Amino acid sequence: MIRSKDIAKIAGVSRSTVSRVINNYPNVPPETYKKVMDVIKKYNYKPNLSARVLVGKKNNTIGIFVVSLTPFQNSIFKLNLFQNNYFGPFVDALIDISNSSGFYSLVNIAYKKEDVERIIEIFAEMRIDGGILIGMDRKDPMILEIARLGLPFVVVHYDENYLLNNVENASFGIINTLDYEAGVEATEYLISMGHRNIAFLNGRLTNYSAFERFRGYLQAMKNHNLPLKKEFILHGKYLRHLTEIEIKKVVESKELPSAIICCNDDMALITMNLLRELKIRIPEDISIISFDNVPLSEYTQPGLTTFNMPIYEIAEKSFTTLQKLLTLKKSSSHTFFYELPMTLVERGSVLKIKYTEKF
Amino acid sequence: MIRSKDIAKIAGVSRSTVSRVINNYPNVPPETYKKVMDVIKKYNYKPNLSARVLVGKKNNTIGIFVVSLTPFQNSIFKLNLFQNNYFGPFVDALIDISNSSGFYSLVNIAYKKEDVERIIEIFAEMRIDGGILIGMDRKDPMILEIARLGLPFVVVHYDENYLLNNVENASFGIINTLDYEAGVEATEYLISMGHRNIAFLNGRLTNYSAFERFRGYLQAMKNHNLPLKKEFILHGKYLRHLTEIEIKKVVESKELPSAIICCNDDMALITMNLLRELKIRIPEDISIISFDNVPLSEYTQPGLTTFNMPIYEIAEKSFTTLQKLLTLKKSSSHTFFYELPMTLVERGSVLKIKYTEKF
DNA sequence: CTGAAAGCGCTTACAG
DNA sequence: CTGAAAGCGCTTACAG
Repeated sequence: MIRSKDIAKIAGVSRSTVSRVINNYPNVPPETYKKVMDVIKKYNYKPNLSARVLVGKKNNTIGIFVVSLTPFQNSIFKLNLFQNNYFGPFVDALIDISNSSGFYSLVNIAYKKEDVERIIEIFAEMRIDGGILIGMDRKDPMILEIARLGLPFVVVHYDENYLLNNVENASFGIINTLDYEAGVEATEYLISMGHRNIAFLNGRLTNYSAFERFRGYLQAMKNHNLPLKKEFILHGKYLRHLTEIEIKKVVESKELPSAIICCNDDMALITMNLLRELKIRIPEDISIISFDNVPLSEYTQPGLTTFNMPIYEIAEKSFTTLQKLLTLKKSSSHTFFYELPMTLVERGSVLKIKYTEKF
Repeated sequence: MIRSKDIAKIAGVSRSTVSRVINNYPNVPPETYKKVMDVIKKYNYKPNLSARVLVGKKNNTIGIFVVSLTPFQNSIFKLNLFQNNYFGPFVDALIDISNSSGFYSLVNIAYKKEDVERIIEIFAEMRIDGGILIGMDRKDPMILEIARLGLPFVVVHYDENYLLNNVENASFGIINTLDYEAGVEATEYLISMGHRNIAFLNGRLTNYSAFERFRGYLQAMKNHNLPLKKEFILHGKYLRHLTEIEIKKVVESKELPSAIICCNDDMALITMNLLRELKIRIPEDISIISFDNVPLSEYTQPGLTTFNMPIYEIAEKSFTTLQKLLTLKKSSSHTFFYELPMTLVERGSVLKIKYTEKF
């Protein structure tokens, strides 16, 4: 393989000059530039990346990291990312966006605790200029370790205060969606449709969205002076079997809620299937509202009313934020924080009912 | 950031010894190993990747390259990979597989001719140890350029003879599916169902699968002494508008085929929609058979009878082949060639009919 | 405008 | 078993 030394010899200049041409430095007269460039073209010479990075040049590579430690079990699929409604499209979008901006993308998925160590290694080994992380707990301490490594990063769905308070001298961005607001809005939407007995099926509360959505529900119930019934707070934890257990429990109890807020579409879909089996009609007997707007939610009977998760926009914002971080000088630290709205997609799973109680 | 020099000093050994520990060389006594390793652990030292690669160590990174030059236009989607039924899952599967085998994955998508140059650069810059390529024409000369660079690679859906004849001193693998055989089988299946007037809607014939499937059709028609009617050879080129034009043309002509073989599901889906609009019933008036088995094909009315494209298996075979290439000594060149079967998925789009002509 | 020299952080014969 | 030295392929002050 041809090296800069060879190019220099053939072009009759020094390696320094070859380097100046490669890096497009201004202090090269046109004739010299052309002379060298012709040789480079002719021999199809590409500077060795490792050598360049070693002397401090940019890698032009961003890391895309997905942490998917508690997969939603689904025996049909061999893989998580492969058929995941959220991580899959997110990664694909990010690859598309970064490639079209001239960046290379190193993608890594962590399915087990040990895999997380590899993500940290990628930062430490300087394989990348910076990284985008998605899927960890809202206060996952892994981020703190990464922050210590000094490379800029963007984290999606993470507790901003925790990060701001625990990290200093780091450049990073946080991209969240307005899950709390969506939680409030979901609850108030049901109330406006006449519902008062509203159950909430929780996801894993260590997860940012799950935590915020539930917080929104609690606040909205409080604001409207609606009592919080312990039996109506369900714990599905994003798991199929727990979802089924919890739903069965509430169905068999003396009082049926008129509506259930499911913390995500996956659990909502399972809930709908189970209710159908139990001969409980949706939305006549129970209304369902949920979050994420996965593709399937459009095709259920009835269609699932849900809040849209703007996956593509999150990917876009993550990338532009990282790019901004990359261009800012390394000497000082910068933080950016964005929140993206989630909008209601009304389909058929919520029924307008008459008040059955006085207030 | 801490370097091997620092570790050496703290541990009271030379850099050579630190290097021996890092690389797990046998000639290090346990006490020395422990002494050094303790320091490494304590300071969380990670050797700089670029420096290691520069002296000839492996990158531990494979490239995953998708060439998607003629996207199937679909204005709903902002992206290609993002919602592509074939490349998206393929890339996701490959990331999953390579990550779980301890490899990093650099993913790059080429949408334009210029992007292809970047893929070649990635090889030339030695960002990767080897690469897997998918989506180019069956004789895309780009592969020849890559082969010249000397890194091992695996190419999916490519003309094996062209590659074998034009490349020497290179290590590579070719993974194909048995598209020719599927083309034959599709035709013979229709024949066994009583069809004689069989049209074929072509994709882009520069594409491996498109070429092979059509070749299979031609051969099967010949084997069964069925006449090839020019009006029944349609040219959709994987494009929506051409597909619609061609289908309209055949529908408006004097003679209707009793069955159409569509070169892929995307075109089959468009065909089915169009025929429905034209009040032509499937399968009563026209039977449809196709290739790929995209997720949607299960949900159409009637379900689409199609040959399954084993995406996950292709990804798996591609990776294991590349891995094999990587472990073989670089001095000699090796080639591997695999063909994966496509199996018929019978759904409702093909009708069994009575012979309407004598033979 | 240009070249010689030093240096980036590793590994690897080589010598002992 | 271990260290000193050379070298991987670049870039970057420095000097002219």
